[in-house]
Amino acid sequence: MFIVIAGSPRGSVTLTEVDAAGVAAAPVLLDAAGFLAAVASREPARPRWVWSDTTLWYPALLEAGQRVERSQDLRLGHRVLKLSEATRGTPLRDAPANSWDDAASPAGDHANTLFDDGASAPGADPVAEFVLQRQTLDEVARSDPARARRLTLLLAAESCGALIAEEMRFHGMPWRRDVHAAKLEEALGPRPQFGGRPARLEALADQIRAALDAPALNPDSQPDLLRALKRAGLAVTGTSKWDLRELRHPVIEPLLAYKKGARLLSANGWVWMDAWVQDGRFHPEYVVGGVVTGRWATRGGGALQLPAEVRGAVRADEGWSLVVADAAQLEPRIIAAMARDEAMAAAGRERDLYQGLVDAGVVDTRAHAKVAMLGALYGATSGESARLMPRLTRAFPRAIGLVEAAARTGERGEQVSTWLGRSSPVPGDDWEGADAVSTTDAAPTEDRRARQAARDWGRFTRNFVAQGTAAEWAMCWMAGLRKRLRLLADEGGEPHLVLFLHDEVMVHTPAHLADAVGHAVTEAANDAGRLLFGDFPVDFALTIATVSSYDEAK
DNA sequence: AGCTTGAGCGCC
DNA sequence: AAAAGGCGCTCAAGCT
Repeated sequence: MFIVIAGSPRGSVTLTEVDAAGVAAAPVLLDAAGFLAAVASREPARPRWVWSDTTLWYPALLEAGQRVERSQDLRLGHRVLKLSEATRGTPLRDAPANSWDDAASPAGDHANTLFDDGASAPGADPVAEFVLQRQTLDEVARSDPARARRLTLLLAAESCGALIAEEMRFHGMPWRRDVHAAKLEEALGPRPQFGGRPARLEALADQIRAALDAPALNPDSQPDLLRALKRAGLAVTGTSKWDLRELRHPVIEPLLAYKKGARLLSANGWVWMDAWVQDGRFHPEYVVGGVVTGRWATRGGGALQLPAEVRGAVRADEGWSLVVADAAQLEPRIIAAMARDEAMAAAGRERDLYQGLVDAGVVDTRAHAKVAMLGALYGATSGESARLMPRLTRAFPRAIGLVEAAARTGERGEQVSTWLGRSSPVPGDDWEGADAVSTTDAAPTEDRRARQAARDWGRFTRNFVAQGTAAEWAMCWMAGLRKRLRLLADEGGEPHLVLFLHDEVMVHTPAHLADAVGHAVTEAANDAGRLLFGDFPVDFALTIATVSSYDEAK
């Protein structure tokens, strides 16, 4: 059963029950309090709550202490269906551009203004959009039922991801300000009272100025720094630590130390801590499906880029533990399953797929296995990685064939799709790849540029199918885990997800439940594999650590 | 004054 | 050791 929610979460709300056939009952009009009461009373029947945008509706429920188990996010669904190859010729695809298209655009910034007054925005009626999405899926099912099932799964998984993202933001990740502050003081010196450069950084800046004989140098200014380095006789073209590391000069050591400290200060310094950590919790803003491939992004806080340096500040509460689980070599396992490549799946039967490649005699060392596999996934064109490719192709023709085919498709300027049906964008109007290459009268330089553009786009589509399908697996994994964690709750508390990092999850749990959580994480991974790939015998191996501090994992 | 761009570096 | 796919975020510089 579906209940479509329209209106505004803190104003007036209409609930419209829609049955599986898409027939809507009479809408019920409620005020904000009535809305909360209605959700509370209907939730035990496990309806699927349908709303325009989870980020708009769910926070109000969470603040009222109300979780929901299942939902349908129309904004996320619209974006998938609008761009999917599978929906060509369907009514949703052919509909004139409307506010759902705007809201579904990658920026997503306009979502709030668009939906604040919900149904009153032209063409934004969620009941109509929900029915249209159902019709679209039905139409896909008529020609390809399996394709429609996968798209339906994708919409459900992403909707659940959106619930999880809001729940993680609401609860936050346990974060010890004192540990973080101690780390900052150790690395940078005491917090400057009125902003400005901390003492240890300033001392390093002085060393740099002395070594370069440039008393007024601001090491934060890339052009100034580059000029000063050249004046000191160093042959450099940039100021990255990559370039600098090769050089021998008294300035290099303090300069590298300065860059490291400046990075820590600006990305995760005191200002960051004040902005993002409250009451011992870091509240990240995830953007579900924020990346074209379907991976998540963040908006502020940088939860997906927490540097190793500060992970020690993530500490379980007293009497609680952190269970950190990481899917090992996820993308190779994904392409093995997509291509139904028995040989690669067998190599992944080892806990370490790279070691499995060595044991199978494909390559001689684990390092070679890793670099070869990354080359296959990213489209290496040179170096060790490219040299090892033929061995992989011989050993795993199906899996490698799948990513090669995705690359060729992209080079022609065509779309590729993930396992569940998210399609890659079509190249922009200024893309000159395939067409320009095929014209014989193109100037040589244009021709070269066109070929380069085609190859670049091919590397993107090659990676898209693996990265995007891995993201789908990960959302199914998390959705299953979320459900299992609920069942583990007891009087000691309830374990809950606190971090998601592409192929890694963290659960904050009462310590006595840590083993059960580890079991749940494993079972959820197995479930996700079966949900996507049925009985194809591919293992999704996990590395699981129960720790009190994030920096103890791995 | 406010916006975009590029360099740089952190993550998977 | 480097390279290849996807990002976010910050700063300074360059632009309007």
